[in-house]
Amino acid sequence: MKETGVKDRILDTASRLFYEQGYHVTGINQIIEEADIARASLYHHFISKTELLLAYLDRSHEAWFRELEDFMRPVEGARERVLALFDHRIMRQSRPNWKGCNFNKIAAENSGDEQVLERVKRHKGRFRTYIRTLVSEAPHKRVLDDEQLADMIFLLLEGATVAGAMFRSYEETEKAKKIVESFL
Amino acid sequence: MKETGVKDRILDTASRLFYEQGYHVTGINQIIEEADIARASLYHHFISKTELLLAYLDRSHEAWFRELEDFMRPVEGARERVLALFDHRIMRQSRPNWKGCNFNKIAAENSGDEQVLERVKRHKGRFRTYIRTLVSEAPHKRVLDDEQLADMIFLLLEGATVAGAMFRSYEETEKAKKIVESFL
DNA sequence: AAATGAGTAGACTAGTCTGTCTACTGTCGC
DNA sequence: GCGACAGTAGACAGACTAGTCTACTCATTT
Repeated sequence: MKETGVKDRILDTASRLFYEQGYHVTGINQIIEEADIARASLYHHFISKTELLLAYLDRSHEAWFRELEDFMRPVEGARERVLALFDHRIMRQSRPNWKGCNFNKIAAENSGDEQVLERVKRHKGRFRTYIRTLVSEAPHKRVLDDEQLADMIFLLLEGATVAGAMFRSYEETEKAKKIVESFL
Repeated sequence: MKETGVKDRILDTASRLFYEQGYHVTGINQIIEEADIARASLYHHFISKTELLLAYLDRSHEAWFRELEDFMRPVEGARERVLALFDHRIMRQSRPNWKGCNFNKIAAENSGDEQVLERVKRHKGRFRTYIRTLVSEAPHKRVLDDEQLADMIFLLLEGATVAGAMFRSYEETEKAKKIVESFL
């Protein structure tokens, strides 16, 4: 009797290793050993390592937005909701095993695979849209228009995530939050 | 009679491949073949592949700031000099083979090597300092203080570079420039 | 003339990589 | 009972990995 299904165990292990170590340095051998499954079982569920990567990205995408929406649900007030975007990131970055954005990491390692790039773009695009709707509901000092403010928030968050991963801290995100606060 | 020295040819080729394809997917065999040198020559000049990576980072660091300073030299006026930071990036991103920031790409692929991380941090730290001095000379609407404005510019540039690499465009950097223009 | 060092070609070690395949076991539905 | 299916272990193929080493050439310096 297994606690979790084989397919889940493969995807869990691969996800962890792809994120912690990187895609290319993670070999099939390591995945099957740490997931404690047979080699043929992996290739039964996923036709190739690339397919496993795509499954990882798809699942991360869903999980990421589910977590964001869970975080945002109790937050009230348009201004507070915009600022909560930063708190959400700070919460993620506070986790001891946080190592940067899953999608940025894979995108940086990726050389040419359009299917991979497409998923990264979809993820970032959807988040950009999410910011845009929050901004349109929030009142702000109109030194920038809605579109520009949304761009600014998106770019600040993206920058703070990259810098945060490098310096292993979330203070960049806190700085970004204070900057945006000046305009709300 | 060789046009260029062997060591330069190794470093040129490795740099190109590390940047275009990524570090881990680039093998020693490909480097020696494309640089058209003997295997032993590579290990004569660089004791390991890691050492070659560090040499690539060091040379990129120097070249990057040399290029930035060349770009900034003719720019006059404190306000113009701040904005030129964005123009410099746009120029770089306009190049057909631009694929993102060398340092961010290597950092994303890196899993644990402190020497690599240290070089990336040094590069980003020095640029952050460079921005800070430009900002301190420039007059601006004091909705943010100097320190915050420098942070904002740094994070916007970082975000625009990552997003630009993903969407293969420099419009994010142009947007970032317009945003900053509103505060000068 | 001898020595040094930069360069060459390529064999070699010892291991890793992804992916395929065979042969087997246990469980479930019919 | 029997077939289908999810799972196991592990051999295997073929290619690639970083790095070492030998044996050689050529040019410059001492």
